[in-house]
Amino acid sequence: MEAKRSEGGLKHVQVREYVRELVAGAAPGSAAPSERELVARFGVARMTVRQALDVLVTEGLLERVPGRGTFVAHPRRRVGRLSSYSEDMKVRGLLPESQTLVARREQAGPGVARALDISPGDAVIHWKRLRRADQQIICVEDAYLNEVLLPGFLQSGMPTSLYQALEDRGLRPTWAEDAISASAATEDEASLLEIAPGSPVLQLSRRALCGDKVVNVSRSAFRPDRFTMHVQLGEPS
Amino acid sequence: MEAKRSEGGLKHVQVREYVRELVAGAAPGSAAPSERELVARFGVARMTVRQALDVLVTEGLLERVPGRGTFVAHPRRRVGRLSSYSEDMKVRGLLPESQTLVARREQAGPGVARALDISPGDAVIHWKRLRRADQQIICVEDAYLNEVLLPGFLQSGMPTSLYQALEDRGLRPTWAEDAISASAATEDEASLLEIAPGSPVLQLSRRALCGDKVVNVSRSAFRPDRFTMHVQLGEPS
DNA sequence: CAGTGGTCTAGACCACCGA
DNA sequence: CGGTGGTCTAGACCACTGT
Repeated sequence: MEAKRSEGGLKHVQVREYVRELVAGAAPGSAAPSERELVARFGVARMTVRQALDVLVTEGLLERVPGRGTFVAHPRRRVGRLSSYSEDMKVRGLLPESQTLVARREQAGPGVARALDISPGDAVIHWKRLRRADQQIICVEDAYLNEVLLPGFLQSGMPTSLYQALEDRGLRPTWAEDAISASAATEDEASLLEIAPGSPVLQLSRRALCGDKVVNVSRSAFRPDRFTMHVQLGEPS
Repeated sequence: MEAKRSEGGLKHVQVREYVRELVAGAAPGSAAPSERELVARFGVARMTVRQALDVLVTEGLLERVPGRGTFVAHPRRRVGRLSSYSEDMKVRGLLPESQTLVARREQAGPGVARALDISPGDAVIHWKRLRRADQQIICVEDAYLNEVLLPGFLQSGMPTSLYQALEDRGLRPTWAEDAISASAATEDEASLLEIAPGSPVLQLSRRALCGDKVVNVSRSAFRPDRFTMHVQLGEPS
């Protein structure tokens, strides 16, 4: 019984991850292993199993039904999860692609510096992309990344999904603050989006954080005829 | 040890509620009773105390700090609370007003019926308003309410804040599904918003629910020069 | 050092469910 | 009835924190 905090936990983590995998592809409503079954399988106390399952229940992955068992939870209304453009498009059944227009190291201007919570002049990565879904142009995005958090990012080849790349570095944003408005397309936006200058575009400014670190700020202009943003607010019932 | 499910729990509930009260008015960062202290006070096992505290930690009321103790949690970033236009404007320090353009009983069309989760032809309340903040025109909104849920709503005089009126009836929305886009102002929108036809407007379609009941669906067109929508997504860190 | 939370054990009785 | 989750006990050792 060597308890090591450095490994984040121990037995209950083993049990939890075992169940998590079992449950990953399972149909909602199907039965999860019973607590006593897991006790036997892992040779562990029931309180330990319960501790493992508690986490999954809190996450909304499992449901406990007294007297019957533990089951894969039915999909609940979830408060707006933070998803990336790529994930968003895949969920809609579209193929996300992006074409890099700019990818270079720059010095942060005052606005970007404030948003990234760094000092003006600090190094940032500026990544400008034209993004498509099923070949159709959807938006143009200017993203700025805190260079200090992402050493060698530009050298490692630009990924398709920014959030995936951040996740690989343990910096996947878990929180975003969005400002949403509309405006008339600038000349630049219009030509990139292949719409008439002055026609409406949906503007999204995002500040994405991982924990307390601002990893990414971006400003995107969407073609409103091809993109509607969906947001859920409030407490899941 | 009389375990009664009908009372919702037992000892751990006692402990939990005791701590909850203690913590209610306490300053963030101040110490909560230690686990062993609660064990002594309630003559209960430590696992029971932990079970009680687990709930409060999950709720975000308490924070555990290994080796130091349990503390009243610092106010956390909260996932976008559902606020009404009126509340939103007040938070920004502006005076919300609205001018009713239409307020009448109608039969639900197919789109409204589906959104309200009722049948086409069912009675709905249609309320169209021009909304201002500090006298400045901000948006025009078409709202539809499920008449069955709100008997006599039209007769009771139209309130300033729809959400307040719904709250008075115990139907304050706690969940909303928003679809956000941009479009060119129609003739009607343009003349009401006092902008040029064809200029960009921010479109917000909202489906507001209280529990499982859809109480209100609306479609608003905002002047983008005077309104930016702010949204927080993800898990509070 | 003493105190804290983190983890774990090996049992126990209860209420509830389905067969 | 046997199996399930819900609750609870009375201990235990660990890693970490502050003094």
